[in-house]
Amino acid sequence: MAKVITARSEDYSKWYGDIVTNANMAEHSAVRGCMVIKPHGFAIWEKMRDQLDKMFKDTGHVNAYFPLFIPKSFLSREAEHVEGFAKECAVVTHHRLMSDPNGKGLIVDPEAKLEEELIVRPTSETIIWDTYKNWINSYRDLPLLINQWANVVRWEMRTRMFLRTTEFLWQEGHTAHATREEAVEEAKQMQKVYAQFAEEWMAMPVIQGSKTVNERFAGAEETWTIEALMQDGKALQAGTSHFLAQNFAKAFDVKFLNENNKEEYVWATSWGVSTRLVGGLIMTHSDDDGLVLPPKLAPTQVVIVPIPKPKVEIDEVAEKIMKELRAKGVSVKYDTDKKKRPGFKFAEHELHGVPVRLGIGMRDIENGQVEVARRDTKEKTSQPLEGISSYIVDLLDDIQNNLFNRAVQFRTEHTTSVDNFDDFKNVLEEKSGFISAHWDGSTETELKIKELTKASARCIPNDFEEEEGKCVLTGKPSKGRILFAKAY
RNA sequence: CGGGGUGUGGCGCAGUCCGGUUAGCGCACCUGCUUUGGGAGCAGGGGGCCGCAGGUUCGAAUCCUGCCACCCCGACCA
Repeated sequence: MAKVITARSEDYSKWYGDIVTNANMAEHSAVRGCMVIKPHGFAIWEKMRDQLDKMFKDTGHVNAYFPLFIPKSFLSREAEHVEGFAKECAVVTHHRLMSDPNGKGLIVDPEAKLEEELIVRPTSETIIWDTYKNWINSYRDLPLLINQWANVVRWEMRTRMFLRTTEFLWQEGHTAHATREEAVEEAKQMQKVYAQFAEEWMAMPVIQGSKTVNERFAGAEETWTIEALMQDGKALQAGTSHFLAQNFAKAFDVKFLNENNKEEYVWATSWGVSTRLVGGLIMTHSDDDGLVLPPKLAPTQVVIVPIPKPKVEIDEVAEKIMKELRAKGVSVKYDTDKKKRPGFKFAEHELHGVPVRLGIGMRDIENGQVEVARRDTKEKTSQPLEGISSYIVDLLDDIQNNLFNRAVQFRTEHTTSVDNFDDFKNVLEEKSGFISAHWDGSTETELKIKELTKASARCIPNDFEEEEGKCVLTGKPSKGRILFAKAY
């Protein structure tokens, strides 16, 4: 069999689709815009979810679950929020089907029309704040730190597996606080949690920053974001954390009595990451041979391939290695399939992104060695059997670090400061990536830049430095550089 | 919703223009033998309402009409 993956240089978009399908991550379903997440893809999402869940709990949050359906009227309570989501909602209008009196099949029973339509949640602020109203009476009830793992539906025009699907899996944190300062701190904290997860677990470097007014979440006073750079030079918004001020508290009348027995509106945050992260993971590390996974998120970290096939002597060595590795917390599989030849298995495990592959044949056993192949660099070496498990533990660490450093280097090479609009356009055209440029701060200019170049304002970096300059488009005074890029 | 395209075994396609045996091919799948240190070879085998519904015709994957679905490019978005 030849290559099954389209080369990135040939067609990046096709490459991405090939990775997703051929690495058994997901496939298109019978439902428009919705994917089936297959076991391998789901296993990666599970690893992400477990780690994030732990990090949320370590920062004091608890999980709960709110309904899939939201009464239509709830959505209109917060003006900007409805504006942002109304155009992409799935709506439930009836609750019953009947057989078609004129023929075969089923029709919607017109008698079963709902008095109030239900929206399939595109996000849960409204239903949650309507609930919080009953949960919060006193400052003693605050802060309320709740997270939900859920599916949501946004009826997008165009979809791409993991990056933008009609239904997607995510978590949404919704917290309530007594003061503005505390809520702002919470939102910033969660941005840091996301950044830490992205960098330490996904080995995906991110820029932490805040969104421009135009790019802000519908209903937020401030949106913090983590922005990653994909291999094709496009940015991916990988996670957002919003300071919602008292907007939802006012819309849903959520007040509390403070220590002085005075009524106040509650301050809110919400924050989320989704299965989109899986797409980001793919586009950060993978190559033309298939998926490349950071060891910390790889469902199987080490695979052992018997050469040419299982045999008592090889089995014994493999069992011993597996036992040692498992004792060290490494997930390992022994590929005992007798029908596939070694070469096929090598290619297959590379396609699936297994970080380390061990090859063991009689030749190796005689020499007291195993063949160690790392997925990130595709290097192969022979290592002594003695002490192999410690070697692998170190190697997994090394791979994790190497992937991160490689991605950082790519991002550094693809981040360009420009001082005029021609350079701005040229850089976008020729090498793409992040562009650091002065901007006059107006939404009008931001939109104009987007219209002219398709690059959007990604964020105002948290480490924004004051620097006198001129807006790259209008020449008006600017107080510092922000990041632009074409984005997913 | 605008522009373009495609619907043929699980997947990828040929055949359609110009109607005519039993609808082919590659991959995958099943069986057997030989292989096995980078995607094995040979032999045999299973699997199709040709997107759906009408129509034209002695005869339709092929021509006509209508519908549906999906993909790509735009506007929207995590």
